[in-house]
Amino acid sequence: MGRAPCCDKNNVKKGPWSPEEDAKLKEFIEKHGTGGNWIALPQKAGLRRCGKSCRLRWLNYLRPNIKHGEFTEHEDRVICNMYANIGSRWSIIASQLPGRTDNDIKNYWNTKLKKKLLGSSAITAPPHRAPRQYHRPLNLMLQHSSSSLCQPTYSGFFPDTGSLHDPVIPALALPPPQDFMLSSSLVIPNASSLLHAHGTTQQQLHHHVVKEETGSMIVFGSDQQSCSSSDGGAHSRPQFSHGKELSFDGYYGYNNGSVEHDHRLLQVQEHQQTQVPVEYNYDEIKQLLVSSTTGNLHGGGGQVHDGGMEGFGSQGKVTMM
DNA sequence: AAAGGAACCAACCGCGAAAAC
DNA sequence: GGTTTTCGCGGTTGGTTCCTT
Repeated sequence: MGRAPCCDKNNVKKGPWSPEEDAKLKEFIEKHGTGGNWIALPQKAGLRRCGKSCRLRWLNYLRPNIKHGEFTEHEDRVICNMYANIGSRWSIIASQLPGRTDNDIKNYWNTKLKKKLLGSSAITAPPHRAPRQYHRPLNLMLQHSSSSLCQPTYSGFFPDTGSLHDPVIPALALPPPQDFMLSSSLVIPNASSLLHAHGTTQQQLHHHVVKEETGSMIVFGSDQQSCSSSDGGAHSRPQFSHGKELSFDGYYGYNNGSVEHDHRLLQVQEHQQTQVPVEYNYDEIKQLLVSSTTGNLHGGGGQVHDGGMEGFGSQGKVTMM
């Protein structure tokens, strides 16, 4: 049984939008908002268009502060770096470039940037196309710069046993602790992600990255009383030592209710507090992309490439102050 | 000047996830 | 708890413009 169509396909207009339609849609949304229902919107606005089409038109062209025209060198770099990090997650990449839309960036990548980067050598796939829930590469560094020892606790704690049933937490219920200011040069794709790290003073430190607001925001749930757990268990509270950074390069993923994590890749290091952004130079990105055409892909759906992005010398960073 | 191909980009489509019922 | 509806995403298509011969 197929899925019901979102609109009467015989009764909706397709193809390019006319200025009149644009004006109608813009005026309606500016006056009434979307009402949280794109499907009903075209009828209310007096448009013979599919709701999806209206949504796309609004998001890509009509909403305020859309930037058109040439991409800057800086934008090129951001796109390239993020593509190298997360693959073709255009909406996430777009969230890092104010005014740009995912469609815009996708088109730009496919028609120009890819060629600019690779010259004549075409590529066929991103370096590690990140399926929505499997084995996204994480290269994170956690930095703690509080002057005192603090004991952050986290909502959502998963035991090592892999008995996780649902690692996805839809929204963050608790604000980040005052001690912690989180900034990030790394995007954790999708609304929630699971993060594992080892503490410097505790052997096992587990975090939940539970909320992504703008694509770059990573927020840890925290309360000062207990560690709540998706499996209902209580867990010890991790500690950070002043001035130390925890970093790891690793892969995680979840599949059919069980956590998959390649512990071979998990490395805990102590670092000086220097910012190390996720950044590749063009040559490195190019090398990465070219290698993706020669059978050196990080496979989606379970394959973990030993070493991950190793060799590119970069790490993401979550700063906690 | 015309034809054909390449490049560009707006829009569509189908799918998965989340929300609503 | 199961089903339906809606949203949002990424891949793809098709029309238009630009470039080359």
